[in-house]
Amino acid sequence: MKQLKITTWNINSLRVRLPQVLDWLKVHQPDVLALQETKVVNDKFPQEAFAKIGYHAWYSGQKTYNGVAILSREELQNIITDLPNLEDPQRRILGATLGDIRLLNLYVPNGGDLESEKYSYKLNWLERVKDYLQKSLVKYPRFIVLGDFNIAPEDQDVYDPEIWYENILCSTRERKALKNILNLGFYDSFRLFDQEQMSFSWWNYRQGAFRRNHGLRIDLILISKDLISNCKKAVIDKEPRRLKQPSDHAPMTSFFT
DNA sequence: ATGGTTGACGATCAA
Repeated sequence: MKQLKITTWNINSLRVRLPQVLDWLKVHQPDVLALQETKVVNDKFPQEAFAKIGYHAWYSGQKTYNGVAILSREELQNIITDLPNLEDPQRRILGATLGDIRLLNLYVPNGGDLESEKYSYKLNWLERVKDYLQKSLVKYPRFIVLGDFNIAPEDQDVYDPEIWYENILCSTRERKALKNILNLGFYDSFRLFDQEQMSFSWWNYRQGAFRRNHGLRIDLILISKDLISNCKKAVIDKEPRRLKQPSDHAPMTSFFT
């Protein structure tokens, strides 16, 4: 397998973060960058800016909220923006094929709080994604599901599990929904390697959370069993979070050979 | 005690 570097990054508005994304791409040159929360309609997607530095772009956006995109050095095929078993006006899904690898970029619903309709929407949405992946994995044994999952898989992915106990992003039912996806035969690539304690990918803008490393690891790259032997490294790059006007999320990258 | 931050948008809503 050719060397491959694949990144996920929730950039919380592509219009605001475009210069940072371009700078990051120039320095790190991943083969694929999956973006979430682009918050830009398709007509206004800045594809020329990416073309200039050698990236093709595919995107599924909407006004104000959500929106996903995939940037890639190589052409991608078989693009999908919706699942056949999930009708959803919210633009949260982008699937594509790179060579013999299938990619699914997800912006999983946040869920609001546990009593809200947003929470049941989140749980149902994850169930539909799981059903879709179960079928799709048969066709594409080399599969990468990546994005902002809005779920911290385990307590080790939370700076203070007691504060977050049964809170949104950490609750039992959503963790179970993620586990159901993993049980199809996916692996959290970050945990295939030794990592520092207290490694996170998201820090609230409030209360100096980043400075105090009060974060959660909710941005994930899941890989199917057939890709495990190819996966050599997985890292979260905290540098962009230190910049002025940062996204509240850091980019996460997995490396393959 | 309150509000604590950011973004889209143009009053609040979402995260």
